[in-house]
Amino acid sequence: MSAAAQPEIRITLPDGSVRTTTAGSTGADIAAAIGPGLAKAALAVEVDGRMRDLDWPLKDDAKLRIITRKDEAEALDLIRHDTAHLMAQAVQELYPGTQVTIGPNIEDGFFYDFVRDEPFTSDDLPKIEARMHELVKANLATKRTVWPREEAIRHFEGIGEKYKAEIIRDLPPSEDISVYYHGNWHDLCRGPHLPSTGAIGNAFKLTKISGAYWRGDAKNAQLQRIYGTAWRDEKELKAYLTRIEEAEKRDHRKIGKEMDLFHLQSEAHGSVFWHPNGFVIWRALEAYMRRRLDAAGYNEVKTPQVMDARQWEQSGHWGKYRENMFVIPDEIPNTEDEGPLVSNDASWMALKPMNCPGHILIFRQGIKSYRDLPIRMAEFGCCHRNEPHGALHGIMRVRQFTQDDAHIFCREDQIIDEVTKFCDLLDTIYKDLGFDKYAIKLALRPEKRFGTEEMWDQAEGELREAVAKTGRNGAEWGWEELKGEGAFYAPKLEFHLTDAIGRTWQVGTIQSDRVLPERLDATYVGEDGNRHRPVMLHRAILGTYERFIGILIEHYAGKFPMWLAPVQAVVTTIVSDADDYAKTLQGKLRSAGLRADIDLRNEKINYKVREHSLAKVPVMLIAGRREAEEGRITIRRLGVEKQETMTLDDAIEMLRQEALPPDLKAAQSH
RNA sequence: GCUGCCGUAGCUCAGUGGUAGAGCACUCCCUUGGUAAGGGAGAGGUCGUGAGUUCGAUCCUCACUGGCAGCACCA
Repeated sequence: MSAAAQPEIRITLPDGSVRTTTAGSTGADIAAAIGPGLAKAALAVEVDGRMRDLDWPLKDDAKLRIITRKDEAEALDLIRHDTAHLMAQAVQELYPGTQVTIGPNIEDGFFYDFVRDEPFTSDDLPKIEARMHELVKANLATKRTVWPREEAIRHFEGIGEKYKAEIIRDLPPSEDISVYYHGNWHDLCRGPHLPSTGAIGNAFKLTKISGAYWRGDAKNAQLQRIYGTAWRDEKELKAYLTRIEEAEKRDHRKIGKEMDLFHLQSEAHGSVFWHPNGFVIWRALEAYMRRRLDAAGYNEVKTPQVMDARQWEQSGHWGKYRENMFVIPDEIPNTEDEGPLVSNDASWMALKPMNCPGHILIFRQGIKSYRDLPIRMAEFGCCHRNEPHGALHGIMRVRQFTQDDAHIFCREDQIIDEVTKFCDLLDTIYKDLGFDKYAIKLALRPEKRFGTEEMWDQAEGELREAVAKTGRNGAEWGWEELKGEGAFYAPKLEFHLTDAIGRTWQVGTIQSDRVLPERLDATYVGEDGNRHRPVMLHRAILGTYERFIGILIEHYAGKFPMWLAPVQAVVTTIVSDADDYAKTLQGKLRSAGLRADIDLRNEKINYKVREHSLAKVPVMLIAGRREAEEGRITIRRLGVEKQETMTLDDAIEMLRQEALPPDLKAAQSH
């Protein structure tokens, strides 16, 4: 068919200008018509809002946007996806017989999952990278082909790519089966792709190797995943690698050791040994939370650590959660001679994995009236969960932890109000603790669950509605609904914070539960004189002290605000003549409620300043001969070279004010 | 739990088939110095645990255990 036979079409560019061309023209043609610079820079096109290859034939009138490296989001998407393919090509060329599966983009990069008998090791990464650079240099052109479905399946099965064949089978019938070529190598892919391997550039790096289950299901085969990062140019790549390096310095495990906050050891693996410095943070945070909860109408309780299995059977934990519980035989002989450790007819107890059943048992004591509701029952409850060993991570994921837990027993008509109140309380607490940004998710009914579909519909709807009321269900809040991720008794609102290297952690949560009140028979007397079921809102703001403090450490990189700092001030001498003066000052600071250390070591001031700076002490109070004579003190703040000299009383009062927790500071200013 | 890597002094890390080394920290001595490392000396480790190969294992093999990354699971 000659070009002349093609009808004319009108292409509208982003600036509103219209170009007339013949049907069958490509984005590349349009770019070339605009100018040679653009033709060279063009990576792909957006046709009526959909990303397409540069050589995608335009058949009808369309809105067209030419994508170049300047379009950051699109360019990075294209580059990363192409780099993933490039890696797959390199891997298949270097390790024949390796099957490819899927290779999507992720934040800052991409991965590709492979199937190969022999595992990849970190030694393979430089080899693969080198091959990738060669392929970039070869500048292989990209070619898109569309295959009939059955032929594609036969083809991929024929070459041993059974995962690709499976992917094709699962594609909706409306979808084209497109196969992309880079030279002789080809891969099933929806596209679009850059016009050639040369367009990818060399700003990429393979970062790590790991196992990953096919389709994310542990029942399936485990594949080998290779992760990489890719950027528009070397400068961006370098900036990214530096960013990661800096972030790793904030790791709470590293800082925890450096600042002597806590340690972990195998004899108690998954449980934290809090050192004095670390436990100071805990206590300050706990005291703060206790004041906030008191003010918000909560009542604190304490419930048993160990309860009989009968109780866990009734709550449902025995059936749905037992693999995560530490179960204890009721009777254990002292020695082997007296019988086996666990006898066949042993009766069982378990350490609590959650506080909820205990709270219901308190609720059930006595008769509750509708007038008593809502009852907000709080507990800093220490729970144990036997987590999969591979899941443990510093103090962020442990087997013994303390939640800032509470259960709100309320009537149906109080749910929305209580949930929105909770969201507001959580928001102010996060802000006090330095977090203006957090993500909110709604975790929907899981496979393993109690209760009727209607119950779940209602519970999910309530949480959805309450968040909508607070206006925090937008993209800027990372709002999404997660299928199948709720607890066995209730859907969850999840509140997530991000750690130093970008991993997100769930901290806060609120769950709307009708299952446990039913199973454990909680009732109140309504206005009508009949018994009714209360709804139970399980909720936590910090989540657990362990995880939250871990996040705080990373968030502040160990440089805590005064009220949380393990050591708030250190009095340091320049000459030993000032020792007595320094001791007096330390005493006064301590009397004023400040956590003040003293450093009288026979070292130069430079050395001491360096040490306390590295120890991240927010304030150094420096006493030399001059200060001792004048009754003054020189203050040097962490990371600030400029110093300030003032009287002792002024200094103590100033620091006392600075060290107030945020809620008390706010109360004082009113 | 799964895949891969790792486990040497309090910390950070070298190293070797013939029973170990650095820097920092620690102890002592000299130094009293005005804002990110003053000098010297000393002490400190059955090389994660157990078994195997070997004349001989911290090093090689296997198992166990813990750590790291990711997956799966989750606050």
